[in-house]
Amino acid sequence: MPTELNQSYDPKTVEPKWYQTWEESGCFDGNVEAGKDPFTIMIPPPNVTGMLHMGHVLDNTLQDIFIRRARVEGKSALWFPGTDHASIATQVKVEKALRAEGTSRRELGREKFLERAWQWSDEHGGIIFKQLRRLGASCDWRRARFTMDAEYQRSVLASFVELYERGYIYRGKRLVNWCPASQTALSNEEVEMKPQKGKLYKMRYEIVEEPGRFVEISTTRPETIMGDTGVAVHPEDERYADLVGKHCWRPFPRAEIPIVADRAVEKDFGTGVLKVTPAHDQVDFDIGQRHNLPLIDVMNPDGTLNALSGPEFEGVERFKARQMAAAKLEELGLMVEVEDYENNVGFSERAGVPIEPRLSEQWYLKYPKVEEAKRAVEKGIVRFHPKRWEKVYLHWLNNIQDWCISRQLWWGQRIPVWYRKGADASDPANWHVSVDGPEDPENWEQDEDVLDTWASSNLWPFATFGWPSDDPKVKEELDYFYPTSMLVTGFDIIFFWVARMIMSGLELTGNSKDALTDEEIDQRVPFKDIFIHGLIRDEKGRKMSKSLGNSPDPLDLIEKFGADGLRFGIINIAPSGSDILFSEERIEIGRNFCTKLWNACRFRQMAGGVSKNQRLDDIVGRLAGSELEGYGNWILSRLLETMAEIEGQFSRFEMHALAHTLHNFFWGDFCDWYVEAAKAMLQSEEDPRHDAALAVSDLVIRHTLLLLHPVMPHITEELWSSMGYSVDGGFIQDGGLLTASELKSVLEKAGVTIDAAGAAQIENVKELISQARATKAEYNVASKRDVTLFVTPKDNESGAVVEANLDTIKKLAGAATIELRESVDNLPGSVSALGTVYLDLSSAVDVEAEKTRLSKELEKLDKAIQAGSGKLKNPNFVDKAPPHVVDGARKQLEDTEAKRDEIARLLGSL
RNA sequence: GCGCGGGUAGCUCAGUUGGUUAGAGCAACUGGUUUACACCCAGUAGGUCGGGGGUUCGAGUCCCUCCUCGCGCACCA
Repeated sequence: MPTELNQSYDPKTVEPKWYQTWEESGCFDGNVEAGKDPFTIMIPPPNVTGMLHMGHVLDNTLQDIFIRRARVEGKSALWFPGTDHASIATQVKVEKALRAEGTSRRELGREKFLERAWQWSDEHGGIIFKQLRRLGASCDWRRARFTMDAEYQRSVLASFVELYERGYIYRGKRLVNWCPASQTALSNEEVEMKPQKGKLYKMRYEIVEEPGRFVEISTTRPETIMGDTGVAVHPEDERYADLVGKHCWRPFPRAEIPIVADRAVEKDFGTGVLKVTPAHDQVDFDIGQRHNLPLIDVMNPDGTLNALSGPEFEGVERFKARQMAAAKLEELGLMVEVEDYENNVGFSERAGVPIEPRLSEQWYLKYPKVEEAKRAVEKGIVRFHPKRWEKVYLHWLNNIQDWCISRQLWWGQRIPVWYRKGADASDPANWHVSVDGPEDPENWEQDEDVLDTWASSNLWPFATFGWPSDDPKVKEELDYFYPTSMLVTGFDIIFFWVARMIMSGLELTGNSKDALTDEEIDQRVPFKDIFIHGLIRDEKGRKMSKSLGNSPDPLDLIEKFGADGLRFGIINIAPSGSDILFSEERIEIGRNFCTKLWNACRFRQMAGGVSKNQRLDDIVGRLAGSELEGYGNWILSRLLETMAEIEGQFSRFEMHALAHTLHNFFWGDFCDWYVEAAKAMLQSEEDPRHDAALAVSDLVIRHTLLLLHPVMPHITEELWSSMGYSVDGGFIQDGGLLTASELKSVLEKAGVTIDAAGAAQIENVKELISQARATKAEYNVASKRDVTLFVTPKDNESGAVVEANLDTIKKLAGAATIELRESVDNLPGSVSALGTVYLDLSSAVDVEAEKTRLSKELEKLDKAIQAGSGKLKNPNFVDKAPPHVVDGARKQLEDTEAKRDEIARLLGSL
C-alpha cells in the first residue's frame, strides 16, 4: 500500500528499518534454484578483528551493486560473507595486549595463548559484520564463515595433505625472510623494499699469504663480519686475479677465509670485492653453495647476535652491533672510510622492522598449475577489469618462486605433519601427514608451526561451501555456484590472494591431473571476472592511515549522509581502476541525490493516484491507446536510452559512469525538464494530457528506482513501497527489471510507440527555452515571469513545433505571452534551431551591451564556418572521408551559416 | 634497470573504433522562493587537452620523443 512521504528523507530511520526487514525475510539468502541463473560473489574476507574503513566501503559497495543488480534481473544471487583469522596481524595484537599485562605468549604457553586469541577474536570479531549491515551489504549471513572455523580448518588441512601427496609441498632448509620482531619466516610477498639512509663502510682485510697487503671491501652490514666465510671477486677482474685461491684475515673473530671468484660479484660496484656471509644474505648464500663455504649463523631469532659472534657481541641487538663492529674496525685500523649511503632494505610488512635473511627449515609449496593459471588469463577464461592488471599478474607468474608457507606462529591452522619421536625428523619416512593425525599420537610430535594466512584464504571460493566433502549438498552447491561469477578487490592483493586462488582452484577442484584442457580450466577457475578497483587516498593523494589521522570513520559518514548517500558518493568519485581522492565534500552529491529522489517522489504523490501503480502492466495500461505528448515521448525515449546505457556499463564494469548516467537522467532530464514541463499539464485535471503525464512519471520513477536500487538500496526500497509499486508487500528486488528492448516491446504491444523524431524536436524546444532564459538573464529579468517573447520560426514546421509547445515554453522560460512573428527589429534575440527568440523589453535596450554579446557570438560562429568550409573545400576531405561524415559536415556548415546570418541580421537591426 | 598508469576548466574527473563549435560535478560569479526540493532553480565565466615532432583530408584520441607525477617488480655488497 502506498504511504504518504514525510517532508524530508531521514536515512537514520529508513535505512535500519529496511535492513532489518530484509534480513528477517531471508531475501539475501542465496539458494540453489533450478531454472534461475546463479550469480555468486565471495567477499574478500576482512580481518576478523578489523573495523570498517573507507576501502571496505568501496569494495563492498561495488560487490553489493553487482549482487543486487543480479537479483533485480531475476538471478539467484549469493554473496558469501566471512572473516579471515589474519594469523600474523591478530597474533601481533594479542601479544601486544599480553605485553601490556606483563606477560608473553611463551610464558603462557600454546594452549593458554590460543584461548586468549579466541577470546580476542570473539570479542572483536563480528563488529565488521554489523558495520557491513549498516552499509546495506546484502550478504547471506547464514553462511558466514571464519577461516578458523573447525570445518574450514579441516578444508585447509585437507588441502595441505592433498598437495603434499601430489608432490607440491616439501620441507627445505634455506634462507628465508625472517622477521625478528614476530620471529617467524615470511613469504617474499610479505617483504616490502624501502630505501633507507645508512652508511657504506669501506674496510680492508689483510692477505694471509702476503702480509702487509690488503684488499678493500665495502659493506653496509659490518655486524655480519663474524659470519663471513669468504671473500669474492669477479673471475674476470684483473685487479684481483692473483688473489683468487689465496686467503685473507677476517678481523673478528680472527680467522683465515678463502678468496674465491664468482660471477655474482659486480666488478664496478665499490672496490669490486665482496665479503661473503652465506648465512645472512641470499647472494652470499648462493656463492657459498658454489664454493663450499661454511655457513655461520651469528644471530639469534630475535635479531640479537649469538655466541658465534664472539663474547663482546653476544646478546647485542643487530643495529647496536653494527656500530660496535664499525668502532672495532676503526680501533684495529682496518676502516678505510665511511660514507652516507642509501640502499633498499626489506621490511616486514606487518611488524615494520627490517627482515633478516636467516637459514631455517620451512615448508614450501611449489605452485601447482602455473601454466594453466597463465593460460586462463591469456585465453580470456578469466578476465581482469581493467585489462592492464593482466600484465602484472602474468609477470608475477612468470617469475614465480616456491612459497614458504610455514609460520612460527600459533594463531592459525597447525601444520598437519607429525614426526616420529626419537627418529630422524629430516627423513620423510618418519613423517605422518594427515588431517586427523596418527592413530598412536603418543609416539609422534606434531609440527609446531602454522600455515601462512594466505595458504588458507586461497581456498576461500570453494572451502566455504564445505570442500572437500562427499555430502551431496556440498556437491550440489559447488556445481551451482562454482565457479563464482566475479571477484571484486584491490590491486594490492593480486599476488597474495587472487593468483593463488586461481592456482588452488585449478589444482584442487577436480581430480589430480598434470595438465588441464581449456575446458577443464573453465570449470575449475574460482571466478570469471576480476574487478580491480583503486585504493582510497585523502584529498592530497596520501594513503589513508590511522597514524596520519586522515581516514574518516565510515560510520560517521553514514550518520551524516546516510548509507545510500555514502554509497552513491563513493561510486560517483571512483574513477575506473585508478586511486580515489577522497574528500567529504565530494560525498555530498550522494546525500543530495537521495533528497532529490525523495522530493521528486513526494511531488508525484501530491498529484495523486499512486495507488494505481502496482504492476508495470497497470501503468502501461494507463498509457495505452493515447498518443504520447512531446515531453512524454521525449522522457520515455531518454529512459530507454538510459537503460541501454546502464546495461552496457554493467557489462563493462563502469560503475563510475553508471552513477553519472543515473544522476544525469533523473536529475537533469526528468526533474529539470520533464517534471517542470509536466507541471503545465498537471495544472488542471481537465487537461487532456493530465493522466498520461502521471503515468509517464510513474513509469520513469518505477524504472529509476529499479536501476538505482543496486546503488541506493534503502531509499529505493522505501519509495518502491510508498509509491505503490510493491506487489503484495514484495521487495523491489523482485520488481523484475526488464532490459531496454524488452520494455520497448512491452510499450509497443500496448500501442505506445516512442518516436525518435519527436524526441529530437523536444531537444530543439529545450534549446529555445534555454536561449530565452539566457537572454532574460542578460537583461536582468531572469526572475520576471511575465515577459513577452517573440519567435521568428525558421520554417513552417518549426513554427508548428513552437505552437504545439507554447504553454510549456511559457512556463519554463517564464513568459506571459509568446507571439510568432515574421520578423522582429530592435530587440535582443538568440538563435536556436527552431528559430530566433526575442525578448520584448518595455524599457530601452542596452544597444552597446547587446552588440558586444552578439559580436562575440558572431566571431565564434565565423571561426566554426571557416573551419567547416575549409574542410569541405579540401578535395582530399570530400574524396577520402566517409560520405556520412561529409554530409554531416555539410549539414553542420549550413546550420552554422544560417545561424551566423541570423545573428548578423540581428546585429544590423540594432 | 624493467614494467604499468596519469598529466584535459581553479579542483576532481568523463571523453568508446580518429570525424560537428572538447563535456560533467564541485568551487567562483550574477539573479531568483515559480504546484516537490536552498541538500533547490535559472544563468555567466573559465581549457592553445604536459612540451616537441610525425601519420592523416582530419589527432585530446594513433606513432615517436622528451618533461613531469604516482605505482609495481627487480636490485650492487
